Amino acid sequence: MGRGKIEIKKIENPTNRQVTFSKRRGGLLKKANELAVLCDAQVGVIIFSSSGKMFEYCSPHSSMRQIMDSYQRVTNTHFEEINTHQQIFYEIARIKDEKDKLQESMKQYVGENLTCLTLNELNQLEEQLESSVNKVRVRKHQLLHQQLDNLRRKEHILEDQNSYLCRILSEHQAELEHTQAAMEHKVGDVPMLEHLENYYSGEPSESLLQLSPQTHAFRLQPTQPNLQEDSLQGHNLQLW
Amino acid sequence: MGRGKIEIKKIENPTNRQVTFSKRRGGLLKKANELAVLCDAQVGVIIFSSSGKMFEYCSPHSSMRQIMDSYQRVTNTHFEEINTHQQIFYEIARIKDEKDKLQESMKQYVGENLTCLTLNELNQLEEQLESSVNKVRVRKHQLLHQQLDNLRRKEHILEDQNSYLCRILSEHQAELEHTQAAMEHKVGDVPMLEHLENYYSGEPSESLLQLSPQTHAFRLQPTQPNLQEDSLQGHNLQLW
DNA sequence: AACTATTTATAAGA
DNA sequence: TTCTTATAAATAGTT
Repeated sequence: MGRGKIEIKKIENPTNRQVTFSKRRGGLLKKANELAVLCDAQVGVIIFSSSGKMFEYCSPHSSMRQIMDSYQRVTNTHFEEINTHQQIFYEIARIKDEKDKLQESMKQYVGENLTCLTLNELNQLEEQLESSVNKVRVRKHQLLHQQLDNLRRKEHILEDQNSYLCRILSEHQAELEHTQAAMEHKVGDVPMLEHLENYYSGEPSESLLQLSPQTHAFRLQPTQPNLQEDSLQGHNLQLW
Repeated sequence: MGRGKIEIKKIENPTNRQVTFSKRRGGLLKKANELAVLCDAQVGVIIFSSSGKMFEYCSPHSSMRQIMDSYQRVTNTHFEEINTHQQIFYEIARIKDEKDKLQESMKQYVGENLTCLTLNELNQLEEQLESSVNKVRVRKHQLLHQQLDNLRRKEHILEDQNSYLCRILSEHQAELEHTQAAMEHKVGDVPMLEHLENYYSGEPSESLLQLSPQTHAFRLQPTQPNLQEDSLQGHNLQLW
């Protein structure tokens, strides 16, 4: 149909190809419509040009969506998806059920919903709760003992430091008195406090550095990370 | 194109329509293929006849699935599905998370995983567990008292019945002695046990029926369905 | 985009 | 359904 017959194979001339695409596309869509109308059929046509532009036809009283769904139903392509959906919903139901059971027994662990339990079950529950309380108490005692130990160590360190400072102090005092006696009123009195301040601001001695309370406070219990009560602020202990 | 021109509207003659459908369907698919080959386009055609039979064409090197997916991508029809999927997965994650949290606190309620709790949290937990134990004990006592009450009532009923039987028995005995005295050795002795057996196998009196222990056992506590310890056998109390 | 010679599709009939 | 054939419709190449 044209000035000459053409072979059905890709038109190499791009301009020519584009023109032919335009003409034949219109023809195809027109014929699709004629088929749909004349024969009361559902027809869906989707065309992507080589440049990616999309064209479509869909018979009256249908939608492309509907036609595609019908297609998938016929070709079973859809079944996989339906199966996947069913699996997902089953999975949701399963987890929800597990959660509900947990919530149920959780309620019993806080002493609610006990009327549906038998005497045996109540005894079991009581036993379990007592064992839990005991474990909690053991842990509490552990923690308290650790804190006690820490305080004792700190106390010890502070005492050491204290006695060290007292020794230094008395040495200075002695030195001062000695100097005062030797100088015999030549210089004004030097208060002992200044000596102490100089001692702190100057280069500290090796022994004092090791004993300083700041240094030790963070090294006492490297294996016990949870001595501070609010160390888990972000953990949000949700009980039910 | 044909022996005469036709109007594009539904062909009313079914045979005619079927023939035209067959011819034009072939034509449409042929033209779809020509377009795809000549112009290097992706073409998908789906046809459902009015009787529901399906026909399709898909350009070479493509698949109908792929063309439909491209179509959905272009028309955004797919986005809804993707959204729904995302919502579902989010929902699963949410429930799973909730379940995990429940499991976590459940562990703490049975005395595990306590090391991550602070002293304050341990105290709270201890308090909660003690309150739970108390509630369980209250419920236990309730149950025990109910069972005690039941037993007392049964005891009472049995005592009543017992005394009734004794009275009947002594009446029979008296009657027997009276008869024996009147008959003066005319008949052989009749053991009193036979009288009792007759009493049970015969039509029972109205008053005895009401007092029978079997009748009452199921009526004593209509508002307490769980007096039997194994009444919840199928309930499967899952604790964690 | 319009024209037109020619091919192709197909309506009606067999 | 398929074949035939007259004719309508589509379109390749041209302007």
